[in-house]
Amino acid sequence: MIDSKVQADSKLPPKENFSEWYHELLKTAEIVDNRYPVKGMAVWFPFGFAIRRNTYAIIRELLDVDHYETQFPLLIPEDEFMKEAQHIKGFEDEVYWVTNGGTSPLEVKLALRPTSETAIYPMFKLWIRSHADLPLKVYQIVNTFRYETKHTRPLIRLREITSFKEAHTAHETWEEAAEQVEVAVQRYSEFYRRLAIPFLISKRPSWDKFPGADYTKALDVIMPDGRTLQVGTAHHLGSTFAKTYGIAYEDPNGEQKLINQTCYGISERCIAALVSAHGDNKGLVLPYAVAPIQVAIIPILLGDKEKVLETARGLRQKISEAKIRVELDTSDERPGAKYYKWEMKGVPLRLEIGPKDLQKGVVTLARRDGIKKQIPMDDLLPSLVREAEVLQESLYNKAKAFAASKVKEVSTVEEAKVQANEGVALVPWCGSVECGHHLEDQVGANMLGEPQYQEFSQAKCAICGKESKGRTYMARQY
RNA sequence: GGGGUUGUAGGGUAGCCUGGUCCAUCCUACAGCGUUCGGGACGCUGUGACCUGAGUUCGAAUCUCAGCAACCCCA
Repeated sequence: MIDSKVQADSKLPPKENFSEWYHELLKTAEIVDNRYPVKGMAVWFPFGFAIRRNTYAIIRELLDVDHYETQFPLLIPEDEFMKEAQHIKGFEDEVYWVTNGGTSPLEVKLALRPTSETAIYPMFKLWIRSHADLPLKVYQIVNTFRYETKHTRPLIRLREITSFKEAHTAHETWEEAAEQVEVAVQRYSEFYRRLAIPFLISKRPSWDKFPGADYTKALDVIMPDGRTLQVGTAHHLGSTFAKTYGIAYEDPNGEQKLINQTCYGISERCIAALVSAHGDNKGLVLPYAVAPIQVAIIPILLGDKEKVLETARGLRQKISEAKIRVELDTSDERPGAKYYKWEMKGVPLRLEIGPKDLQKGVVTLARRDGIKKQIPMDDLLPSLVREAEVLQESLYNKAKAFAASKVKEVSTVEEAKVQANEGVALVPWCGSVECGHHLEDQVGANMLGEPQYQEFSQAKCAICGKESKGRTYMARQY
């Protein structure tokens, strides 16, 4: 009874009803506002933007070690865009075109980048002359446009992707590029670890790789409803684009050779994963590192109100000086209403300070995972740091337990069908394209591809029965 | 790619079937004032809406068509 009352009072639908919960949360927690009147384009609320900024700061930190951040133009001339046949084939139905300048038609149409290979590589041709220019590693964080014909979803399937982090690298050999793909996968893995989000790494089947790539490795996150969300990809481009755009370097022997390339990307889908992985029926739950407000202070204005307020202000000052993002909520609401509000916003740590605390020389601390305790006033800062770490652990463990519960090994098409309806099925697959297509058709789910960095025992392919150590993940995908 | 549902204040809704009683109901939110404050306070006063366009009609939130947008299911 008590639970049902809480539920009724809550502004969110239960998380079990994932789709509804997700849409409502994005709005109520002020992440993105989907009411902008163009299909598939949303507005970042300031609060959501702060989450995005803090999250992308982690990506920048991880890449800035050996990449340069850069920026290329949004518009790509038709002739450059149309050079690489495989690439065009993958994108031509989704490209927005600028055809007019004011009232006059353009002589050369301009594409709004759906991704930036064709903007960047003509410049790579100019930048790269010799082996001394290699490896070249750059990235940019930009908006990209795709005329999605399928159903759009905020942060997940957009016509304007507002925060596409795309990295592009150039190398002397195919092997070096392959190593770079591994580096990319590692950096992305670290990124999601910092967000306490578990993920799967797969090598995409040949029919689902990036248009123009030799192969694609991808990270997928399992959403609360068991469907998977692709949240990071890394592509080995070989020399396909180098050939098309004539990107060559002079090797130490004076010979002209084509470069080998990679590209890898992450978009605001990482925010969708973040929200979905940790959020609960009370709202957002944010990892400490990316929370726009890390600590909220709620004064309990009873008794000597001035003294309570004064102490609360002192706390804010002290915490703020320790470079912690803190907010003192002095708004004219009851404390309970403030608790709910900041819980909705996913604030990791909340401090309550009232007359009783003053008397005992303590502060009441409530962690977003539900733990509430009193801590001595003079141990405040170390306690905050400690509790933030414990919270991070607890978020990660909870998310990992959920993810583990959603992946199951199966051996037959029938079992795969059942499991793919619940989550991710790990299916024996001989690796042939033909069996792959049969699997997708018969299971009624998509193939994510071969799990990476894992060894499996011999098993019979679910289609042809051939013995191999091959496996593939299968799931319903967003 | 196919099918379905829906659009009424910032959010959620009633009214629509059967056109007039609707200068549009209720809840919430918001603003001002006062009383309050250890898990969603209360009183008073106020603010705010029929998606866009065309059509039918004496008359459209309501009926028709188109557009735009949102959501759900299947492939």
